[in-house]
Amino acid sequence: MKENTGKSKYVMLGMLARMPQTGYTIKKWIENEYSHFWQESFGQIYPTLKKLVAEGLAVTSNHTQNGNGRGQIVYTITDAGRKELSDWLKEEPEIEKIRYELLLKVSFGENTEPEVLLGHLDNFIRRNDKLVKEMNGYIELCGQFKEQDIDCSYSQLTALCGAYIYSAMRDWAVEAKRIIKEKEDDK
Amino acid sequence: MKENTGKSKYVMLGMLARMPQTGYTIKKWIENEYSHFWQESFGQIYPTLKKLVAEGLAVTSNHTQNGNGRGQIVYTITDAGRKELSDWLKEEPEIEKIRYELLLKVSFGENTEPEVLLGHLDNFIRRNDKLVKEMNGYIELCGQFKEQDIDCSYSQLTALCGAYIYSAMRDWAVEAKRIIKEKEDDK
DNA sequence: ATCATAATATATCATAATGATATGTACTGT
DNA sequence: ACAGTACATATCATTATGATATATTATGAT
Repeated sequence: MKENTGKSKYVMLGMLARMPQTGYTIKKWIENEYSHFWQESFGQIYPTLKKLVAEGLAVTSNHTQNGNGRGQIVYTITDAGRKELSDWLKEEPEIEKIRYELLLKVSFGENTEPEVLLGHLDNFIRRNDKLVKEMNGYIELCGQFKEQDIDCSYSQLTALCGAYIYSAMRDWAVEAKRIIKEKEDDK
Repeated sequence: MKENTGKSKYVMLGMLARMPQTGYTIKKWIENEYSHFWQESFGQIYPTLKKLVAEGLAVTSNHTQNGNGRGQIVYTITDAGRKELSDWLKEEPEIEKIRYELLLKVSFGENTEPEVLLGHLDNFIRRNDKLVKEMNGYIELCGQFKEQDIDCSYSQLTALCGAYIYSAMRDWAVEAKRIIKEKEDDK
């Protein structure tokens, strides 16, 4: 089997479905609001955007030199693009594959001192704690918008998922520290 | 900056630190016990193993044709390899980057019917439920080994992390379903 | 006023990682 | 006898990342 552009194509379509924008703003948007479950690099974004145009899924309205930077290319989704996006949304999502370097290091723990792992876990707890707070802040913000009849329910749902994951990771790390310390005391 | 072979190198070293083995058994091991936080493909494993030998971090003891398949190459870690692994374990783990296709689809939810999302969430709940059970089974197994003085504490810790994550994901999905339905009823 | 640097914006490339496919032997069940 | 699976290595096209190059404008510091 072939015919698989990867998911980047659909991410671009999803972004353009919200509003016409440039590759740069798509990148910023993903960095700011998607980073806990998705990321895209410029090396994917720009070629994918060009492919979208070649396939008739988006069109460009070239706003050369409107003040910002060195001239921007604004992409707008077409009806065919919306159809393509909608079709993809119906497909069963692939099973996610994750790479947690911390877990890898924990699993190789016998090859280092427990203090090394405890240090990594401390940093991990701090980071996840901060992320939980960020997510909760974002969820609250969405709630406020909702009162003003601005709907961001789906963004709120993904933020809620972030809050769940980061909490779980923090709780696990706290428990992991306890178990490692207990094991040390036994010796 | 350059000089970054990626993490595969250290995964191979960590695997070989346990026992001398072939690329194939490394792959199987990662699939069976690491899949919830790491994965490697043959396209990475075999070339990386060769690099390890070139760098003096592993040696091969060529057991050509000992009965299994078409002849195997057994890799054994060297002292230099153990040093390299130990040094890497001390380094601060990189921030993980994750791609949850389901979350992406939820965040683009406005472009499809709520039923589509609810269906995806149902499958997601089922899958995560199964995984939680798998993890708990594995944790229990480790506990039994411990009574026989076989230490698999670190594997147990990573399985515990899996249990935490998968539970969190399941709980989130249940809550997400509730929120989406509630929103539908409001209309 | 000048100067550094941050932000906006596009583009490309080497490296890394995946997924698929090819090749081949040996064991297991029907 | 034959199909299917497990063992085992290898390669390649596609996909993704991270770094770097280029260029303009806005902003803050001296």
